Amino acid sequence: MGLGGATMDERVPRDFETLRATILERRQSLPKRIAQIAAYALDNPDDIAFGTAASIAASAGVQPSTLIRFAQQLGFDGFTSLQQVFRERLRERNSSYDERLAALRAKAEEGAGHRAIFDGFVAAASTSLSDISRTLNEPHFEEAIALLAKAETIYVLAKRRSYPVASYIAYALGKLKIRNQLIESAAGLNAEMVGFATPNDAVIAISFSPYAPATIEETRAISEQGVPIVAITDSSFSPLAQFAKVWFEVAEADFAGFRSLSATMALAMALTVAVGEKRRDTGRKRKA
Amino acid sequence: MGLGGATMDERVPRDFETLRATILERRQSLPKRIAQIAAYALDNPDDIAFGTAASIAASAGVQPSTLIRFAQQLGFDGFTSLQQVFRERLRERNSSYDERLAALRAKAEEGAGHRAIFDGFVAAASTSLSDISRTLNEPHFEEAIALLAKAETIYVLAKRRSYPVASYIAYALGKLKIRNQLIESAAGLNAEMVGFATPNDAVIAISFSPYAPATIEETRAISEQGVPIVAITDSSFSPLAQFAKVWFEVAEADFAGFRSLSATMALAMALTVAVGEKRRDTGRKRKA
DNA sequence: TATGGATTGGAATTATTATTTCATATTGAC
DNA sequence: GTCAATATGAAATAATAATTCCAATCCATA
Repeated sequence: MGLGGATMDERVPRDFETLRATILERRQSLPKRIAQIAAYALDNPDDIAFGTAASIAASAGVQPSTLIRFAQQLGFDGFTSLQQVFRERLRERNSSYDERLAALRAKAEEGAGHRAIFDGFVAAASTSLSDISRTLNEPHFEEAIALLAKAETIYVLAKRRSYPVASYIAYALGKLKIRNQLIESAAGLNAEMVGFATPNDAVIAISFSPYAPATIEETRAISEQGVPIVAITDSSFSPLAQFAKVWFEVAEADFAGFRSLSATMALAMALTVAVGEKRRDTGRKRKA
Repeated sequence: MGLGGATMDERVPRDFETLRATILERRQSLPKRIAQIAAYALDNPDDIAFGTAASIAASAGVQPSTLIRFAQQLGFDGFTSLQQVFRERLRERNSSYDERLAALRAKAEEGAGHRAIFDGFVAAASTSLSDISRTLNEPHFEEAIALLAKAETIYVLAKRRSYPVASYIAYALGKLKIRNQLIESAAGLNAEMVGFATPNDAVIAISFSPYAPATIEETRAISEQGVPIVAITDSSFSPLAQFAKVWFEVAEADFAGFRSLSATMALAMALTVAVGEKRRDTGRKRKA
């Protein structure tokens, strides 16, 4: 009968690599038109992922029905399920880290030892880093540097989970001899501190969902004084974004309820050092 | 008329970045459900690329018709053409990812400006992470967890560049409802704070070369009171090591004179969460 | 609180797309 | 060269999905 290789015991390839291997293996024994579309599929996997049966068939120079027969020969029950494999491939390209992380999370939850927890945090950090290095908006980055480099005083504003980043920024700015003011919580003098800022200064504000109300409030207040703000936050919908002159969206993976700070840290340090460098350059030029 | 912004002169965004910018720009003025799907779209672009109108609408918690209205507000004539933009993005991303990465590397190596600084920090963080996940001493890790889990109060001790880590530990411990005391500098009350610690408590001390004298001094003092110490430091010759019951050697790469904290952070968070978990387990057993 | 306009939910409709079917062509064995 | 088995093309059909429409609801404004 015409179903070709779709016998019972045969495993249907569910990931792209297996599928690819299967196709290459059988290539010799495939009928002409089927082979034609097999070649096309391996050469243009993206087209298979997104096209319709008709459009793909046309591009490959065969009939839609042939495309379906091809899928069936491989053990799928139709074009649609074959297409899934090609789509999955595109997704995974971007999310292999995410999957690993998900696996680790599951492992940690079922109580698989403490090492799993550690691995989870390492994976969350790695994911966040590779993500930010892919998505960093360079024009924004340059703009932020320029903005901060000409500030008289840089105010650093963050609470709670973002606070460690702020404290490191403040430390680094101090080391680089850049005047700065860390606005922490506690003391209750924040309103006064914020009041001193002028449009000649600048702010780095950091906040992630759920956004600490104090951070938002202070950012709003300071932006109303005309002080330019660079925000580091986690979503385009963050309340910080609307107050900021420049803002960065940093997608930190979290693990066990705690956010990795690696990406934010890397960005914060890069900003800080770049500002230091830009100031040195400018200083040199002025003297010359 | 119901077409919303779909007036003649308006440009339909054809690439993802423009689309994204458009959405962000209008987000204030969008009706609730439309805004809901707008947020979903930016957060889950892959789902938009692959899903059907019905499946996406369900995931985002709206009706399919809302999804279409969303597309129309943006100037598309329907969901299908909106989806094209999301698909295009995936194609491009995948095809050019390797090239882009190679370009970035080249650029970073020839010292091209500020992006290179950023890449440097990311690289330092990644290196540190892969390093620590290779070299973590598991028996020490377990021992440290056991030691901290039975402490009444956990004191967290770090200054200067290590302080951000300490503050995150304190934050996390607080979240996990584990009694802790962060020993910062400034106030000058450290000696008194340290004086309260007993052998039933425990200390996490963090310090890297050049070791802050205050950290060393306080660690010494507290160890003389018989309080067990877990140290995170950078070398076997660290002065912290001699006072500690358990210590970890973390080799953080540095860049431009600033140490990456990623590996230390990951270790610190893993310790914290593992301690929290161990306590929950122990508590449960006691009750049973 | 009443009123008009905008927004939303849900079903009905239309369109698109996958799949099936069947007639025809091709291939290989005898 | 004939026959049977397999492969292919093209159109019909079935399934699925997008879109539209209308009633219900929400919201701002008078």
